[in-house]
Amino acid sequence: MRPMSEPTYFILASLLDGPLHGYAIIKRAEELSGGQVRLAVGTLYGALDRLASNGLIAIDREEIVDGRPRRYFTITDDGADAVTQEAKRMAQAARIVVRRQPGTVTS
Amino acid sequence: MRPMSEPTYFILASLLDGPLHGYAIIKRAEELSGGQVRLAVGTLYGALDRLASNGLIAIDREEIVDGRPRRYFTITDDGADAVTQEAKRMAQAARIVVRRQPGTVTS
DNA sequence: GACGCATACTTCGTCACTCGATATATGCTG
DNA sequence: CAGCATATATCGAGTGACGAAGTATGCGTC
Repeated sequence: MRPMSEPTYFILASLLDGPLHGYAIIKRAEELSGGQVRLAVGTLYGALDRLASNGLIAIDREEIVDGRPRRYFTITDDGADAVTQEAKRMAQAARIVVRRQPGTVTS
Repeated sequence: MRPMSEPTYFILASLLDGPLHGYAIIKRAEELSGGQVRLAVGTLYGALDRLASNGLIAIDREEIVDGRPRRYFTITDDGADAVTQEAKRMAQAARIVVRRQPGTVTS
């Protein structure tokens, strides 16, 4: 499998703590990244369709709030595996450049 | 600045240890990534042009070997800053998913 | 009450980039 | 001499990101 784009990665990462609907994913991604990642709506809904047909996420449930649909998505096992693998790939790639003090405690 | 693609990242990373010509970058990227990253030629030469016009790399020198040109590229200060920043971004993003033991010593 | 903003989803067009394929050319090895 | 590694150039197709505009509701405010 080839590298995952940043939007895709953050969508999956956002869903690791439980199902969310589209707009909430945008907020969660922004929160997780410390305000760095702002998912564009066009990117989000397109990516959501793609990820659902790839089986990395699935529709959890659909609610009607104020007469408008709100669709919740869950990450699948495949999706969770994919983000985890991608996280490892990124950490590995980062290490190639930042190769001193691998144990620098930042958090 | 928005996220860098994997090919771009590895091209810049390959040049951190000194100037290389196109084909050598492909080899170096494959080596650095432990055989994971195989830069396609179409990707490479296109990216090289783009990076040069963005000022992230520059032409170091041109040699003629066996009657054929061999163009060496160097990373610029801007390029080195960009990869370093990108490495940090990736490490940070990876941490969101793999959030235990931030100081795991792997190397 | 009209206006703007946050919420929430859809769709469209454009642009950037990846990548496989094709072309060109040389030297080495089987 | 065929095939592969080396080395670069270019093109066309496909994918995906993203801004914009459209639709719709509820809330606060002037």
